[in-house]
Amino acid sequence: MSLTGVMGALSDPIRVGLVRLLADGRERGWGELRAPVAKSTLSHHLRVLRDAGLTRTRQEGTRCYVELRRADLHERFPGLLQAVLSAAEDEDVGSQVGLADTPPPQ
Amino acid sequence: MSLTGVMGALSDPIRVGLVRLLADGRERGWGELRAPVAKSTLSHHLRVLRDAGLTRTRQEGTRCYVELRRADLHERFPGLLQAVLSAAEDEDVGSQVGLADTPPPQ
DNA sequence: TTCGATGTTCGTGAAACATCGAACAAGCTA
DNA sequence: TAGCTTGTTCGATGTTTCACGAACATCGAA
Repeated sequence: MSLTGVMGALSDPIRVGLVRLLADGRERGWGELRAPVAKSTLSHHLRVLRDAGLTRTRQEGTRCYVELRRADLHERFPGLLQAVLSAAEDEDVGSQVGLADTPPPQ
Repeated sequence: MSLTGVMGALSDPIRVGLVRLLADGRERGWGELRAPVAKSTLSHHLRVLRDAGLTRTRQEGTRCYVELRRADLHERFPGLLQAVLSAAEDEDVGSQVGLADTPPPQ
């Protein structure tokens, strides 16, 4: 989890949107995520986030679950997440990313 | 000065080094800056920082002076600069960038 | 005006990135 | 076993980024 890696990961609106979505700390199923890109592209973005250390991915059977590593993030870069989240909200960055109508499939 | 722009600008070690150097708020002449790249490349990085809104450049005769836009940065992204600076120090990011032996030519 | 110093811009090339569709692998389920 | 769902991986493609040297522009000094 390096500084430049994290910065690079956050330099794309889709990834910022994913971070915003996960910012509440809840784990999300892959199927819930909605972004205006092909699924292979979404897979790519999630991999970038994971490689940068921003998220953690858990596989369960054929499904994947993503979670923001808030604690680690806060320990390594105190204040960063908050700064990013408020700026993203102000500028409306990443709002193209959302959740499926069907809430958590339980 | 957009979130993703700033993040992208900070995703390169040389640029982080420049920001660290300018973090004390003092204006620096280009001639003082030392980085392990060609001058055209340094010019490029300084342009990226300027375009992202992180710095301000002033031209005086044949010389250029750079300055970090700390106030604007703090207003737009409170806490971000601090987070970046401490992380950069911890990881020793951008330490390749330094000042010339000759201090401010004046 | 000629020279030297200082940056910018240009042309180029290598690498990285974003994106897509198609092919693939792995589990469930019928 | 066959089929469906889910997500990853694999080219392919076009764009952006980083880097360099060379050429250019500008200014002050000789």
